Amino acid sequence: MFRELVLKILSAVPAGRVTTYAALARAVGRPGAARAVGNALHQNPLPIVVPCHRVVRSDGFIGGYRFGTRRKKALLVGEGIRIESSGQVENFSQILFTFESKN
DNA sequence: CGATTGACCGCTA
DNA sequence: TTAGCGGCCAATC
Repeated sequence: MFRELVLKILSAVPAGRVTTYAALARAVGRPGAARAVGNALHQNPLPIVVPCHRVVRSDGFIGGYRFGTRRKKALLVGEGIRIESSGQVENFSQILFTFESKN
């Protein structure tokens, strides 16, 4: 259920914005399950259908991607998100989408 | 069933 | 402040 839950919450992230693995982990109730989240997205049963490419690292870097970081970068750019040459997301703190850990 | 990996994170030096 | 290391959670071998 972990994977589906992660994907479900991930679907709440609007285009043009990005979230972090840690943020998703906290959203699912597993603050330290950032790796597990990344792993869940790695399996990604629904490519493209789920905005898995909008998930970046807490450092602001695009992180990795199952189909290649370059592809992920292209998708982000396609949504209006700029990526630094180093792989860092521009205005990361501004476009960062948080789930606000309600409750 | 047990151990290791993995699209990671946060702390310590 | 930057670099290095262990720790965690879940899934896979």
